[in-house]
Amino acid sequence: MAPEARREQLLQVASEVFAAKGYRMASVTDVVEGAGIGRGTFYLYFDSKKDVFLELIEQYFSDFEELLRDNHDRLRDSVKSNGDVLRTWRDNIVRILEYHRDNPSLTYVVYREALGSDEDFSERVDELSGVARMMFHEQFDLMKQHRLIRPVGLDIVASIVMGSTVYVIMEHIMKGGGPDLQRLADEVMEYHVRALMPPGPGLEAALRSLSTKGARQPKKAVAEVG
Amino acid sequence: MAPEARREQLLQVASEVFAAKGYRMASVTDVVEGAGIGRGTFYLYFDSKKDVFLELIEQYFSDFEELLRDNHDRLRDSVKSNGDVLRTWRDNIVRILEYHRDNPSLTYVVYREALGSDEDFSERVDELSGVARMMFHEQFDLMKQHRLIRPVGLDIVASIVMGSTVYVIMEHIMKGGGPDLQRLADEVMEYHVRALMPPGPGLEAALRSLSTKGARQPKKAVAEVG
Amino acid sequence: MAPEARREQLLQVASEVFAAKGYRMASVTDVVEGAGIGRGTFYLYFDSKKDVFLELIEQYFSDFEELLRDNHDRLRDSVKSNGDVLRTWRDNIVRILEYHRDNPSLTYVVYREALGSDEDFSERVDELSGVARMMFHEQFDLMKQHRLIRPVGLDIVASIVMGSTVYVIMEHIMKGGGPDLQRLADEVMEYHVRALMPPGPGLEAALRSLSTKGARQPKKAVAEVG
Amino acid sequence: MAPEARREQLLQVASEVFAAKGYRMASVTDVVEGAGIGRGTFYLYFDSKKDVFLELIEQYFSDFEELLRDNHDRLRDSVKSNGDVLRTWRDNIVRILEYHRDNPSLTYVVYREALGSDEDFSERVDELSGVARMMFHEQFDLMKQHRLIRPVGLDIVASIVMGSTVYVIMEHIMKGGGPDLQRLADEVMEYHVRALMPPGPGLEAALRSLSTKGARQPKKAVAEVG
DNA sequence: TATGAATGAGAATTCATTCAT
DNA sequence: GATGAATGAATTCTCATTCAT
Repeated sequence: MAPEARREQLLQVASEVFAAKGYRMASVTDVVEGAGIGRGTFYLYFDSKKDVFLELIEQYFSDFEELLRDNHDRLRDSVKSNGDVLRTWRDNIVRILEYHRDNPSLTYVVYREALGSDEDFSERVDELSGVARMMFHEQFDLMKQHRLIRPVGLDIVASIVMGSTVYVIMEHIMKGGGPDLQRLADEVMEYHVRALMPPGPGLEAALRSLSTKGARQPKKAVAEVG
Repeated sequence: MAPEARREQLLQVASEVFAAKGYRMASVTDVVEGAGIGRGTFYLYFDSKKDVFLELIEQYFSDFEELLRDNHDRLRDSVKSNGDVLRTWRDNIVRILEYHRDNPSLTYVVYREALGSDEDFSERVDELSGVARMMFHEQFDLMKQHRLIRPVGLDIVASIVMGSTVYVIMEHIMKGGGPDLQRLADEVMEYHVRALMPPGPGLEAALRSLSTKGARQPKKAVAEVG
Repeated sequence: MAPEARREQLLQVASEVFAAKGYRMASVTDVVEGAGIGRGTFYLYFDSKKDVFLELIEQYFSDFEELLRDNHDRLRDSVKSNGDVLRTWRDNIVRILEYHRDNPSLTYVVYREALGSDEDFSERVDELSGVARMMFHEQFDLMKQHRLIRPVGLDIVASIVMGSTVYVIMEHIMKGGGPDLQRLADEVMEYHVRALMPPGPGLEAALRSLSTKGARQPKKAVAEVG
Repeated sequence: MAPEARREQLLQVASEVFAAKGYRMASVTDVVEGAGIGRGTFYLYFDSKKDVFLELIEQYFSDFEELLRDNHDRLRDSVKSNGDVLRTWRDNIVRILEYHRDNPSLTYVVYREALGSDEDFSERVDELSGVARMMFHEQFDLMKQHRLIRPVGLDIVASIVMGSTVYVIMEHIMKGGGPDLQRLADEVMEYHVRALMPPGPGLEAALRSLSTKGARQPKKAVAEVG
């Protein structure tokens, strides 16, 4: 088999094996048996077990980082050109959900395995997590400057958005089988829009536009709180 | 040393060791040296390394579950007696943040180490996470029934609230050293209140009452969105 | 509790524990828990776990050796006084079977546990086994000299008699629940008598006398062998 | 080294080590040092120390069972074809003695170490002992049906034959260095033949034929008993 | 006389990695 | 390029025995 193909095969097999058994429980033997090659062959393509795993994480994060950067650019352009920021925002959310729906093994491996398994992995996850955080930070900062969202503590909002996104992905995309991504995006979107947009006609219009995209309709405001 | 005290000491030392080196890298030797006892003594109190770890997870979740149940009772009472629900809600958030601030090693161990290290750990964490999720679910359901929050998909809201809480705790309590818990609570509170309460005089009053508690004051709503 | 009584109790408990779990699998903890005392107390009465076991073996062998010596004296007297040697012989067999029937735990412990467990134990078993062998040796030698049995290789006969006895005890007394000791003795006796006595009227009379004691009656001799 | 050869070597070394030091005292290190390999290599071929031991027991019994089955077939053919049953019988005894002479370590391990060392070992030995017992049972049953031996209780005879055989092997083959197997077989044979064959010309002929094969000659019957 | 918490030497086992073929 | 037998450092766990109380 051609070296490049062999390498790809091994990465593929490894991601499945790691997703199925966990990084720690999975052995190099599992990988080479899954690939139908000898034990030594593995080491012709990778320096170590850790190496494959890092490469898998890297692959996930480089793709994801590109996606986030793309999202960022779209939003910035939309804001700066006075475009339909809400629609862009929502599209970005959908794109994130889709990426994870389409890469279940990698997603599972990164969120379940990468943190506690090894210092190098956590470091890498933290590092790339920091990149994501910075991008959210910048996005919200831009929107804040343009008064599209109310003044908020960006650090905390970034944490809230990231945490909620990760949990929604793990719970409703990984576990939920084949969820309705649009509806999911609507719910998430509405949550953050209400939380972040200043009240007023702008928010109301935003919510109206969301509800016409197929989201469940909150008929009318109801009670007062003591 | 009295058995009960020794046991407590070992749990304490173990949580620190696991937090510092990770479950896999930490050896029983690390724990017993940290406790200043012989290797065999460890096994008088725990069946295995895995056993201590599971016990730490159980301890975290049993304490946390109690806290959540307590929070739940307070909120329910507040809702049913037409009390100051917002204040109770905020107090509950503060209580959750405080608990994690006061148990840093345990928190770190549960959220960074428990998932990827061992199948049994993940299983237990998932199981106990489910309990926590159910409690949030119930709380929001109650508030929804009393029209204190708008109609929302409880599953998704539970994911959003849990995820954001975990990330806020990990980022702003674990890493942030000694953060201003009140301010943190205010920010988080405002985020969820805006996201969940129906707009109207109730929400406005709520936000006013929050802002008098020391939170940064978002003076007035500003721009319109696209 | 009085020291002497405590010691007896511990020996008793130990023999049961060793018979139930085996010397290796049984722990000192099992013994002290069975006796309802503290761990340290055990060591006030015995130097070590091995020590109790050796003492138990010793007890078995000293009793058994006394029995064998007694058997030996009876047989010698019987032979020298021209008494009913056959009856004495048979009584001796019965006495051996009875002793083992009445000391099941000790028997079990000695034959199942003592050989492979420890060098010191095997040594002791071999030593005392040697004593038994010598006594059988002497007995058969005496009977041979008095022409009560045919000329045989005493070493081999001793092995045959000892081995068959041990296996009969393990299989038909230990496992067989409550066997008919008399019938067992008759069968064994007839086997050895036929094997050892010279053919002729003496043997025939011997067999007749055996068959009147309740043994199954081999009616008549039957076929010829090629 | 080829896997199959390595495996054989390890079984061989293990049987020697276990015979020399005993199962409990022998360590895996002893085995691998004896084989001149690394510690981990052992575990490429066996799951555990216990595993090798069980395999040794299995090997002994599977070889021995085959031998017994072969013996059984020869005897059955001899009986049914009116052949020289006595010669076959004696050959069978010789074969059993030879097998044990040629596998001293294995024999020692099975009979000295297997019973007390581990519950699983005892269980397996008992189970396989039962098979051997059954084969003896069948052989004597066949001879009984053909009136070649007198009517006897087959269970007890099986115990007697097995016990005496084991003790003869342990004492005269294991300990005796290089004994005269033929002479040993003659003695044992004569013992059982006298014990089992009905008196009469058949027995006398049998004994005559035995004595011409080199056995010591008991010239004539002598005294009377009691 | 009694206790039971503490000990620690010693054994089995794992698995990522190497290297001679 | 490919192999897979061999490695051995590192780790967990056991339990008879001790000794301060």
